Amino acid sequence: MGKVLREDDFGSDQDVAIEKTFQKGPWTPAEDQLLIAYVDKHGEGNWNAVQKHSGLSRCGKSCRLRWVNHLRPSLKKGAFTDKEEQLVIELHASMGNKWARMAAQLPGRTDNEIKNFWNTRLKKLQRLGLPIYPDEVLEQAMNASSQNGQNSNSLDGTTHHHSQESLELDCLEIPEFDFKYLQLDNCSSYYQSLLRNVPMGNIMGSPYMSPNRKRLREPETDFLDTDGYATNDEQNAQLWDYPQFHVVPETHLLGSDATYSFPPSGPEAEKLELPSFQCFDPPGDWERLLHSNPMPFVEMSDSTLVQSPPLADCPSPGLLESVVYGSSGEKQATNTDPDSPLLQSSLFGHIELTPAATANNTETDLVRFGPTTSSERRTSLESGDWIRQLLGEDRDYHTK
DNA sequence: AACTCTAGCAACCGCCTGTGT
DNA sequence: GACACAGGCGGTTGCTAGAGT
Repeated sequence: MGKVLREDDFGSDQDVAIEKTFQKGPWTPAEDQLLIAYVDKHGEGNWNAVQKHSGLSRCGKSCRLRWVNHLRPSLKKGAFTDKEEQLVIELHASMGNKWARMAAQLPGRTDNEIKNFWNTRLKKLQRLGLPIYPDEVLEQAMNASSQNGQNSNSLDGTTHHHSQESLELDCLEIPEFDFKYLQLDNCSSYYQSLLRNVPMGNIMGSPYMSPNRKRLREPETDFLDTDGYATNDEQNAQLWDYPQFHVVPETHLLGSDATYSFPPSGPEAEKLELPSFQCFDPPGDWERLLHSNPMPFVEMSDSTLVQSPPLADCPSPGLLESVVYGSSGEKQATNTDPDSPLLQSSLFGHIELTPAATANNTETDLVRFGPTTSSERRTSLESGDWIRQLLGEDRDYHTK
């Protein structure tokens, strides 16, 4: 049973001075029944009234969360299917950590479920030294970039040019790359099955392989050699003919608590959240930055643009380096100039950058990503069966 | 068998937005 | 416009089961 706390312990902005106590912690079957009975009778909503009329000693927020995440009849339980996994990857690539929006496209799945799934997956990938997004997703994003650079077709069929305003709105909409044509079966599924089925010891390379153990604990600091480059993991990935991906790595925001390191090291090791891609946001200076120093982006053989943080002064080079150095050999993305704008830009804030954002982010069409208001965020997607348009109406999310 | 560690999951927290007054 | 309130969202934390030592 959870502890009891006062209503004003629930983080409400309001100064609720009610001495009423609420239950906290895991829900009991009896509580679930009370909540189900209440919702059956009164419907969803007005969650604070639940506590008042149902006899539950739970705050409204807790009731809502319990209903939405666990008690709704339409909920789908069990592991994510391959299609669901693919869709989550695609959606995350296009919208970042917008779990609720993703949940809207995954019938029966909750935002919390998707969030947990993604974070778990993220940790796995980070540990394995594998990039977060399949190559195809990024490639599609780049292709979309070349198309969107000329005009921008919104989902309602209208075409508009990139005024600043429209750009800001565009960034809220789903980019027009067509996941329907992604060959994810050859990539993501492989990738996913790898994550699911391959014993950790095998993936981690011979130093950690053991025929007698299903799983070996992997030293999280052994991903990089002394130069900070990927070692066994990446090499083994190549030996195993894993599909190679290119990603924008974590940024190293010096002096920022938004730093992500890969592999995790030091105090940041406990902070593994990696909400899509991150990049620096030198205020108002993106264009100048890119024209003056194109080094942050590295042209790969398949024309995929990847961003490289400066290696100098980076305590732990990112995943990109693991991939770039491991897969392209001599194509080394080095920018060791401590005066590099990118490095200096680390003093500024950052923006979230998904492949979709990258796709829209040409040298001439640089936008600040992220909606300015929540209404923009929400309305930009509410209308849409866009994902069904993109993915095809015949997708069956309920089959396993 | 006891202990340690980790993944997965459920729940909470704080902030934000929309709505009604 | 200011305020109160309800609800939603994303980040974070804590618990538990299972695997490894």
